[in-house]
Amino acid sequence: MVSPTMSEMTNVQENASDPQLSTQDSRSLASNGADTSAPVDPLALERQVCFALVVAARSVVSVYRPLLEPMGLTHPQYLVMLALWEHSPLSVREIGALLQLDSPTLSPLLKRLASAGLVTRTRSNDDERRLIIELTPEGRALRERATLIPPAVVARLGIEISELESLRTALTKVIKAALEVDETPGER
Amino acid sequence: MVSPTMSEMTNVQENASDPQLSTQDSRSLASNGADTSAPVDPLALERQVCFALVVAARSVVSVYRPLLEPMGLTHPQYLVMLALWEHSPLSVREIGALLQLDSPTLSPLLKRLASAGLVTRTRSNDDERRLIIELTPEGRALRERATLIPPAVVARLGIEISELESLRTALTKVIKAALEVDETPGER
DNA sequence: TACGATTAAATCGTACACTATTTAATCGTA
DNA sequence: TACGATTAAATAGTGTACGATTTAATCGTA
Repeated sequence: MVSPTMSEMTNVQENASDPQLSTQDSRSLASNGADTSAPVDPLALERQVCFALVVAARSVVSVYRPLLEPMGLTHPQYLVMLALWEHSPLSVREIGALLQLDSPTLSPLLKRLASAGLVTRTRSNDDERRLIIELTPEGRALRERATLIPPAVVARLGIEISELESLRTALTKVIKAALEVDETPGER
Repeated sequence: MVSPTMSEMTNVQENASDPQLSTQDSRSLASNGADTSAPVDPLALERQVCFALVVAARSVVSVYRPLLEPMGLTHPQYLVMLALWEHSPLSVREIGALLQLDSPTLSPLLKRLASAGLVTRTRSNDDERRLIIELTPEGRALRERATLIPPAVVARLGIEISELESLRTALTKVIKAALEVDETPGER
């Protein structure tokens, strides 16, 4: 019994005694003509977009957790390993570009991976500013066990691959749009 | 220049034009023909599902951030306020059920909202274990400013409402599936 | 009705994530 | 070629998340 799933919420929101409970003043920004059938609360509506995104991310990560834990990895660490399994040695900056993470997040994370013996951290000779992250043999070997994870997650979720694919496509579009937003400091 | 967008990655990973958004490298998960060598990297493929979810959540939250900051709210705090604006007084447990968060996360967050003067924290008379969170007049008043947020976010993202709707539907399905997974301790 | 089990919050410890700042190396150009 | 600007990591501080444990109140039932 992990989540009571709102069952006990019913009594709370049933008797919506609260007078100014939504829906009245919210109509004001809807340019409504005669149609009153849309007393849509923009705040309740909106919650679905960002809220669903955040909760979905947390929920799916929690599906990974028990699978990653025996490998000694957190989910962010797993993502870093995925990047490294694909592109052998990478600088911190490059990992950050791939994963959309920055140095304050990656620095301690990479130190943990290093002390777990999965990667090495070496300054570049070319450019002493750059820290080169490279897989150790152990780190490389871990890849084999990791290949079992994706099918296990898909199986547990019980959602069609095709559906996941189209979800990913939609998410990619959102990511692109969101990144463009904060790359545009000029507006507003 | 927020994200250097991989320009220096090109030497590392060939001509993958835009790795962080790559939709095409997950080319065939279809079992194609007689070739059993299946060149599809399940790890690269997989990264798209969870990875896209996590990055999308972070990216969209970062669109909210500059809008919420003048209101003095973080995004999780905004979600709690949304719950409260809808259902006047709630216990910590009820907020947690609505937002899929637990006490270790909510306790300090609610103390911050209280010290910001937006909510009150009172033990229930019915059941001294329950902590009742209630909006203050200031907390209630903040709702008006909050109504401007959703349209601003949608406008900035520049994505059709209908598209966001169907995304939300897909996400809800994923959330449901993921929650059912960790409600099922029996299997495996 | 007493007492073990359950429940609601809080607390502790660890690990991200983000803003702002700092440090050190490299670059551009006068 | 010297020197200010830029860049790559790291650090400091705040705020979630989550597992595990603790504390206090309530419940169930013998």
